[in-house]
Amino acid sequence: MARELTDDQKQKIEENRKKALERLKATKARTDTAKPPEQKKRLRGSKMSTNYYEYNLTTMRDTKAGFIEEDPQKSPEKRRKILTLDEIPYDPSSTQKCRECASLDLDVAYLKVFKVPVCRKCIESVPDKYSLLTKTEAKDDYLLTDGELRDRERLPVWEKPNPHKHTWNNMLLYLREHLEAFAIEKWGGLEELDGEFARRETEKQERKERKYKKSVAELRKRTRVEEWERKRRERLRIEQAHEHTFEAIGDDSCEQKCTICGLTVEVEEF
Amino acid sequence: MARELTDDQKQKIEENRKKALERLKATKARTDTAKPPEQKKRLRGSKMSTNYYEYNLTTMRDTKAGFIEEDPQKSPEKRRKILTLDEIPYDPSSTQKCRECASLDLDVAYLKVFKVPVCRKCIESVPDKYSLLTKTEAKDDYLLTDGELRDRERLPVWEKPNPHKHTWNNMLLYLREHLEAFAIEKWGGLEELDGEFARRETEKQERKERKYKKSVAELRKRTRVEEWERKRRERLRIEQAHEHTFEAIGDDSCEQKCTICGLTVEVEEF
DNA sequence: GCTTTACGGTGGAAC
DNA sequence: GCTGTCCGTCGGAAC
Ligand SMILES: [Zn+2]
Ligand SMILES: [Zn+2]
Repeated sequence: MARELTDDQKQKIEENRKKALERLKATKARTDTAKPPEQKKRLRGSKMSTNYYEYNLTTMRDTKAGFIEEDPQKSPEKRRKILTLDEIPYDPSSTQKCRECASLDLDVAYLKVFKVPVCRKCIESVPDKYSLLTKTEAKDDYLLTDGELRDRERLPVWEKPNPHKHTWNNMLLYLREHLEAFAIEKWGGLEELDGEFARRETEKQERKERKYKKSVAELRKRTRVEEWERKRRERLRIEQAHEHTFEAIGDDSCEQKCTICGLTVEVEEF
Repeated sequence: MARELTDDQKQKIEENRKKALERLKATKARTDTAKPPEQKKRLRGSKMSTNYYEYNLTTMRDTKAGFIEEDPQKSPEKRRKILTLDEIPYDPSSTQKCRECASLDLDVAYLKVFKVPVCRKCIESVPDKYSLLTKTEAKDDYLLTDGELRDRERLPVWEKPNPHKHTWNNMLLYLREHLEAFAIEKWGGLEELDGEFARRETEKQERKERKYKKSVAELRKRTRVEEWERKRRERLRIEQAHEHTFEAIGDDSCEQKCTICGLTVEVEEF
């Protein structure tokens, strides 16, 4: 037993070590060169489309879209204030260019919320980097936790009204590029992430199987008990709750047998 | 698959139904008569002693012992204020008697915190009702959740400095009588509670076994792979990285065999 | 036999 | 392909 726990521990420690190393490496790589991230297709479930964005365009007016940033005043508890998209300052006369095609017609939301200068056309043509994922998708696809998804520094969030009902909790949108970078640091690479994903899938499957087997066994057991009870009751009914109706066995015999319970008695003839 | 989930659902619903019924019954029973709760021994792990109390007596002076009660001012969020034991008001000239032995010398802490008039002697002689359990013990023994343990109305708490280190989080003490009543309502009875306890124990055991088996299998697999790798390397070494050292097979033979890799060649003698 | 928190998994509600 | 919260389990930290 102690050995299992130790194995677990070792694994955790190794993971963390790997994590730290990868973090350094990844950070360096990204800041040194602007080389694109791995282009390997990640279509586990989340779409590569920009549906969420489209949705926003139609409801831009009454949306409470915004993101969270540090409050200027340095109070002991780090106060955060939600700014609407319009309240986020930016310089419209900037000569910044799209990082993909060098266009000057940048997408304002991406620039303001995600700090990524990119044009609408490139957002749609490079979903591997610029598609948006909801928080739930982010958790499912990249196996990030709530705590990690709360890191607004590295994972800026575009809050939008819930598409199901606007009174519900805001929908939280993340940029795929950010999630992928984070996940690579966390898991040590996309391959390791896929491994963990597979591990959990098989575990889920095994859990299901066990549950199913158990329920079948339970049902069978119950059925058997009920059958046994039924038989017992029937036996009792026959043996106790009737008047014997004797009939002679054969013609010459002095024996009689009850037609219900089979009780056989000798008849003394006087 | 859908069947399993439904079974689970049914079970939950049944539990809740039972819960509601039991709640009514239990509440009535307790308010109508002062009959003692089930005296069945519950010594799963927590002691029946009053150790925690003893501890308190020696450190009463600098303890921040207290309990939480509603703030008089009705603000929208229910403000709560922690009162120290001395700050809790009570009437020392009260003629209230010990509910067990009718003594007038009541335990002040029990009266103030738990609202139970009982004397020190009876606290020690009836641990089934008056022994104290830490929060962790309460969870372990009565299978209550954090949320339930937060119900200060039904489960008053006596906070005391942590016995391990006074700078750590306060120790939270509950009265066994309260916990037991709550657990009976929650689970539908002490028997059902024991059933659930047993269920979890076996589950834990099964989990452990599975984990162990898995780790053994993993180890075995790894060992096998390593062994295979070792052999392969050895084979390669032998077949590639050596000069053949031929020796004649038998005396008259014109065949020769390498002493390292076993390669056999015919030797043409001129 | 000290407590809080974090995590993974899950249904149900509706911020 | 919506989000919070809760539950059970667990190991580590130190309120
Ligand atoms: Zn572009
Ligand atoms: Zn008494």
